[in-house]
Amino acid sequence: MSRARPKNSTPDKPASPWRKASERTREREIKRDAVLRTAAQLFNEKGYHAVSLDEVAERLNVTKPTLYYYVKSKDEILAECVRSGLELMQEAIARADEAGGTAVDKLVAAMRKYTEIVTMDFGKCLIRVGEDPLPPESRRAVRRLKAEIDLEFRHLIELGIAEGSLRDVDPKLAAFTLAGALSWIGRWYRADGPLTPDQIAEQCIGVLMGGLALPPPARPATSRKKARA
Amino acid sequence: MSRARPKNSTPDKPASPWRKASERTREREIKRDAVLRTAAQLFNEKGYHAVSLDEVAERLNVTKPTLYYYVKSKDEILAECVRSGLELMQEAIARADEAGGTAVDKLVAAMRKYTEIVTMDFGKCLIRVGEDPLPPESRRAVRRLKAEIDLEFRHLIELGIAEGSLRDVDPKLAAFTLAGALSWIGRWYRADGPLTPDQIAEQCIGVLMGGLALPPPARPATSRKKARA
DNA sequence: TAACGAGCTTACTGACCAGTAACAATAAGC
DNA sequence: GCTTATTGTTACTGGTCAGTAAGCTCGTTA
Repeated sequence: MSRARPKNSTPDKPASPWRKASERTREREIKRDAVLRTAAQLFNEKGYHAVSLDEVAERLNVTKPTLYYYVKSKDEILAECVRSGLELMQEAIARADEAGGTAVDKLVAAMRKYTEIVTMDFGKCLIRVGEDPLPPESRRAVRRLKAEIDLEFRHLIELGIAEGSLRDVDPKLAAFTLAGALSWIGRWYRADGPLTPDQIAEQCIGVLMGGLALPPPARPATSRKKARA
Repeated sequence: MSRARPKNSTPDKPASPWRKASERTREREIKRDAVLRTAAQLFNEKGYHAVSLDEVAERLNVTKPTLYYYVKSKDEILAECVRSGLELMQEAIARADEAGGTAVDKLVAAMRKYTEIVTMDFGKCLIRVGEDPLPPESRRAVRRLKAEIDLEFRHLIELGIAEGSLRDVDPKLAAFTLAGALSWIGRWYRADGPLTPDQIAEQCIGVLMGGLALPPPARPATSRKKARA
């Protein structure tokens, strides 16, 4: 849109108007991002419908119409927040996948990333607010992306079972259980709490991978640093 | 209030006015319950703030002011729904506790009940809507009751560890993980889905108790060393 | 200097909605 | 039959809030 490159700019000037223009659009992006992030924080605190755009604007020290200079509607704000959360999630899981190692390695890495993201603004928004208030079209898109993430987990679990490093559980329900336990963190986690996301992830992953029960004839479960198969 | 017992009713009449009165208050309770349950269903579908009392009324084939004959306010409706959910939960857990058996038995029984309840109207409402939209006073009460339930789980886990039937995990985080995985069911469960709550519970409990990972490469002859210090 | 546009403001509109007032219909009780 | 309580109705109020209109204030460009 504002991509017009002034062809008649004087070439000897070091600080060309083009540079300025790029700086301006950069500024704009930063501000737009601040709008989205602030909104996400408020949505997480009080829920989407309970937050008025006046509140969002107030927290940014501007007035409501200013927000409309950066976004199209309240719906769009939520859709963008959720999309950002999903994007973070997908990229993180893809990276965990690329990192290599056994299926279990990948699964654990993905779980760690998942935990980290659900404690962040957009990730939390994805979990807490959900897709319910979105207009049908965005909602469908979000659901599709969520399903993809679920499938990724499911796939890793299937792989682990095939590898012989995971128990023979139902991959679908196992993926739900896993995603549930980790998503739930986003509901109670507070940045000012006693535990860091890393510490929480470690404990939760320990429970999910090792289980609560002691294997029948008491053998040390060696839940800590255990050698991979 | 309407407790006035007519002392002068004719004793020979089988259907006394007293009976009538009790039937009426019974009818009233049924209707009030229908208001709460219908509201809970709608809250679960669309979220508290997105539901208007006109919608609730419409689904009950009455008009909005009629609802006010049975409840005081929209806030009260939510508070009662959540309270009902919590009550179900507390009673279920108490019963699982009384049933006896080992700590693991009790824990598994409580988890089964928990799963069942989060798939029901009020339980789902407790999970999905949460306490956020409640006025401060009710919110505090709800939080307290939730904390009690959490403590009950934590206590059972501690007991299991002491008994030697559970691994030596952090009871607090383990209880959160457990409650998270099970609560999450209330977010995706649909009554028209392929799985019954029982089946879901079975799978989830299997994962949570047994873990995903296979206990270190199952060797036939294994030393019976005691667990780590 | 004039013209322009980016970024923001104040002041408003229109819709929705929780909650109320006032009244109608039916049945219960004297 | 007359009164009263129960259960509902239609019609309205007041407040909140998403979104818009119109204009103000600069820095940039000509």
